[in-house]
Amino acid sequence: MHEKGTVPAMTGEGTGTGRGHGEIPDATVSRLPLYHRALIGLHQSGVTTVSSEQLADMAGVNAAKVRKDLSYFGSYGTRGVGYDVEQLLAEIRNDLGLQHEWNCIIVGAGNLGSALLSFAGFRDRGFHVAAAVDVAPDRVGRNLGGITISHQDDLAALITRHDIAIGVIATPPASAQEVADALVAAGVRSILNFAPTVVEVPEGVLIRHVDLASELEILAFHEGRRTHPLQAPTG
Amino acid sequence: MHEKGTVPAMTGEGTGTGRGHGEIPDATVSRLPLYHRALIGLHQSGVTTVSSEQLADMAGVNAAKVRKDLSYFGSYGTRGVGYDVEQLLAEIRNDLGLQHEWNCIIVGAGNLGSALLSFAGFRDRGFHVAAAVDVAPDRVGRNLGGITISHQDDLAALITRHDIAIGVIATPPASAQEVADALVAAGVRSILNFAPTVVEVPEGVLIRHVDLASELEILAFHEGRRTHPLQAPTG
DNA sequence: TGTTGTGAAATTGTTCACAGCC
DNA sequence: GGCTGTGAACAATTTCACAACA
Repeated sequence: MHEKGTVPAMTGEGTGTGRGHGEIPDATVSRLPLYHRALIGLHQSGVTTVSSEQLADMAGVNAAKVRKDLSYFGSYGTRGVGYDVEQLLAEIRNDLGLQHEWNCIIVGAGNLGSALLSFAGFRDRGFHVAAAVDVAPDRVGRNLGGITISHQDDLAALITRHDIAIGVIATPPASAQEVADALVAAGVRSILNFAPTVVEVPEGVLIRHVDLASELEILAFHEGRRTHPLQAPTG
Repeated sequence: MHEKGTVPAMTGEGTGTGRGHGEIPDATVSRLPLYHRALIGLHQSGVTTVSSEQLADMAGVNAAKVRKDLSYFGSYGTRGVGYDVEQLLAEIRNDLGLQHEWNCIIVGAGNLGSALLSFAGFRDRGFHVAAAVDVAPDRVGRNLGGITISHQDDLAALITRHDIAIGVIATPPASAQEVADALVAAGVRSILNFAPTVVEVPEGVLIRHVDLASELEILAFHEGRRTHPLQAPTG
């Protein structure tokens, strides 16, 4: 990282909310998990070196994006060779804050919540589902994926006891806001919401939404445009 | 080689100068489901008129974005008043290609596949899970959410019989590519992939990925960066 | 030779601000 | 007075293209 006299990755402190010192673009952050996933696979296969192009293929992006993204972290590639898989994996794991496991709680043990409880993909990628709660008496006490479902009244106690940092909302939409409020009140500041509704959280709390039906609707939009190219006259 | 861009993309792209006309930006398409969801709620509550600002609040975006997004489809608002909920709902439903239900097939009836089978949110938003398949003998024949699980060998026959347009992959990552190949061979051109791996599809087939662990990793990234409570102000 | 790292250009997306209309 | 619709300004993101260099 010693090219010409210009400052790398921290150029242009623009007006107001400009990209500041050490800020990573959101678009880059959203791709880090793809690189992480690809590198885990390469490492397990015993591959020791990877080029930006190979990594791009495995992540479903293009090589320029890979190089640009990695450059925000200072990157550790070797010109003419590529990246050392083990080193880059360690670097990305570190960038993603995955030096240690994160404990999660799943709120709502219906269909989706139950599936998430047993989902192997979380553990493989550095997350530990430490607890699950529900309000339905017939669900409380059941054991799913090695976790016994507690009553939602115990939410705060469980969060404290298990040092939980991430809350996952898998309730019906009508309860999502109150669940989020309870999570925040108990100290959780990162929430993943699967309920198809907007949830408000205070400043400093990060919430992400996954709406499964929305994904299908986006597919439907494109599907609907195949056979009927245009209905309304344009221009 | 086709990653992002505006909507058509599967037929001739044409003139590369300037911003296209009559093409809907991807960012706009991805927000239509949010407006759709909000309008369904308003309609059910008996609300007849909504302003761009109210709609924006319900969708979790801002008013300028709502107006800009809707303007790509024409002018359906009344200045000084707002939008007619019923009319706008019909318009957006139409834009999303939801004039009729879309039949879907779920491939893989493990934890996630089972949850998707019973997921009420799909039917509420215009999708009908018409079939489900798996390869495990102990899963085939079981009934979940009113659907009897068939063997994966019957994939093509089921797709034809039920006029299925959308395939949902809920298998382990190792099988995702072959499942996608089978779906495409059977005529499916829209795929939603929950397996945490990149899946290649031919030109003209649209695939979207939902990686649950990636969502957690993005939360972890930000969680890991909380050094001091002073956050950069937004806006 | 082959591949990274990165300024600069091109493209895409967001916000502003106000004319036009109810 | 209030709200939409939209061109234009602004911002973010992607892609290009090539020097640097192991």
